[in-house]
Amino acid sequence: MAKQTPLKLDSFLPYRISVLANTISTTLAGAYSQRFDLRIPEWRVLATLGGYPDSSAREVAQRTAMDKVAVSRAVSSLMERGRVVSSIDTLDRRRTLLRLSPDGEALLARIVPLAHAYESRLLETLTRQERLQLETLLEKLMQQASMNSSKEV
Amino acid sequence: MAKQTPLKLDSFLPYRISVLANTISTTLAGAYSQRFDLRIPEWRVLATLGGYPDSSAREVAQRTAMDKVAVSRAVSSLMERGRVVSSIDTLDRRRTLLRLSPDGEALLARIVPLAHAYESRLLETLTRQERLQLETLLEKLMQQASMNSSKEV
DNA sequence: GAATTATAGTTTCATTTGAAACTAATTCAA
DNA sequence: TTGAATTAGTTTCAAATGAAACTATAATTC
Repeated sequence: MAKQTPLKLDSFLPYRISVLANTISTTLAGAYSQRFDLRIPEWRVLATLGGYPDSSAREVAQRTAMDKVAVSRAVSSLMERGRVVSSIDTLDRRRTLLRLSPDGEALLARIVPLAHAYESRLLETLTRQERLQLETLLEKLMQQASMNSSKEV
Repeated sequence: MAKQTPLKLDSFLPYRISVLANTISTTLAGAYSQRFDLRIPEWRVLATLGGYPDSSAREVAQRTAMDKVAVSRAVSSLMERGRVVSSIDTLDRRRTLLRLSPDGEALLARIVPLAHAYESRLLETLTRQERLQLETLLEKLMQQASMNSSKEV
């Protein structure tokens, strides 16, 4: 039997995307957690509540693709630090409505420009056209990935 | 002060790449670990040793962007299952040279086609041109990401 | 309207991961 | 040389993560 294509890891798409994502996440995590005492899950919750105040934990989970345990922990931590406040939904007393405190708002306001700046840095070597292509590609890949995530591989 | 752009997480590049990578990794991890009793770090080591027999752990770590602890653990696990064998480098007795056992080779031979098939599935909605674009974009992004990983963000 | 089922969210426990300390061998430098 | 610094790799300990069990409330169904 002839030897098959030996799978070069460097050119294997799942591997490449994973390394890229990891590099980016680690960079951001380092920056946020050092300076703002904020880990990635907390940052995601913070950003989400900035855009969608009075979301429930479940809604936050859906919007961020985090699981509910991760959200629960991130919310606890944010509340301990006074960055998020909660209230019980009177219409459904299982639900907890979450929103940023003034401190949380202030923190978000400090981070957002840094996040945008980092994103711009990542994109700065891309032409206008390449950015549009990236958009398309990410969308298509994401769609394929989530299609296949349910099936056997 | 006017309210700044509120950072939509869904369009924030680091977030999108992270979700994509996560979805892909989870899918693969599910498939490999179920069927072959092989987790992602082990899979990476396996694939690397397939291409580069008699690498040291450190070389594997470099090629896979894993840290040496992760490599050490993956190697132990692979050796326990008889998929990797090691020998001491006589020229530098700190180094351990790693290679696949026949079982390891056989396992790799079974997985490689599946890995390629999954990759093809991911790419199948892309045109030939888009695949080339993806190549370019991943390369540029990776370069920017690793540039910035050393600096403050 | 009582019993069952479903949902929101938390807690617990086991596994994974990462950082730092450690062991062993090698290289460098006085 | 021989002692200090470096490098390969492992172990240990603490933190992060995920799955499953659990609590509390709401919705459904008989």
